[in-house]
Amino acid sequence: MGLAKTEIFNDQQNKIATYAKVFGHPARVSILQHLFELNSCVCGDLVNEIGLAQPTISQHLKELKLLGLIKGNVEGTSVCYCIDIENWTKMKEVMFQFLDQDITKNTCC
Amino acid sequence: MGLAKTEIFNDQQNKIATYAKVFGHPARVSILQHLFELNSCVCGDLVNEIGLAQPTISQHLKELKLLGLIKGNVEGTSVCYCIDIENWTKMKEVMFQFLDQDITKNTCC
DNA sequence: TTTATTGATTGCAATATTACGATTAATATT
DNA sequence: AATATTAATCGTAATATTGCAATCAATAAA
Repeated sequence: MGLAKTEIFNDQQNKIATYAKVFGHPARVSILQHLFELNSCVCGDLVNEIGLAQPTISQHLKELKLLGLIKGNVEGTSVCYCIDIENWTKMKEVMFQFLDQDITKNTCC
Repeated sequence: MGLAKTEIFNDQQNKIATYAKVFGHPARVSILQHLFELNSCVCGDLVNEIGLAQPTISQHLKELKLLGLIKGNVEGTSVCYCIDIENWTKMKEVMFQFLDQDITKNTCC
């Protein structure tokens, strides 16, 4: 019914899925790439560069912030968003462990 | 309106998002972990172990297969699913490049 | 203080996703 | 041939997601 039965999965599986889900939209991928490149960390600049409406970008930023992957610094009327290095590193460990499973065992088909 | 404006993003960004999206559900994470462990590669066994209805598991398997991350071998009335090693490796390269961006530049906030 | 500027929030329409009962298709078994 | 087993497909209900116009809140500039 549109919602995942998270209760039947373990914490690790749910965490992987939650991280992956936030990367599952090209706008959020694009935002994160911009933040890594430091081309534009201000919301308004991201709106101009990406080409989605301001409320839409703001919403995507909110989701990234909610997961802790980015943080926002208010500077006057604008807000500067940046990668949260510590949380990004934690996320990377979780995702790497999942993506980098031993593939050599796989001999059945 | 419920659909992503993929046309305003580049191929790499859309590819990352597409891969991530398929990992964005704990059932698919769980299925992949099972296939890596080779605990159960037959659809019916996955149904028993994961605890979702057969049509639901079948649907998730279909999505994984569509992306090429798994392949299915028919064995009598049952179907044995396995990781597609070649495609999994390709996916890993794309995702690693995205997740492993140089974080040291990040000094603005 | 009045008026920009910037970004968050609200509300809504369109579409996508998740889950499963019922059914169907294909192969095995009897 | 008739029946059982297995997995795919169809149809549908419930919920989530995406995108944006309109509005609001907060600060800056005049």
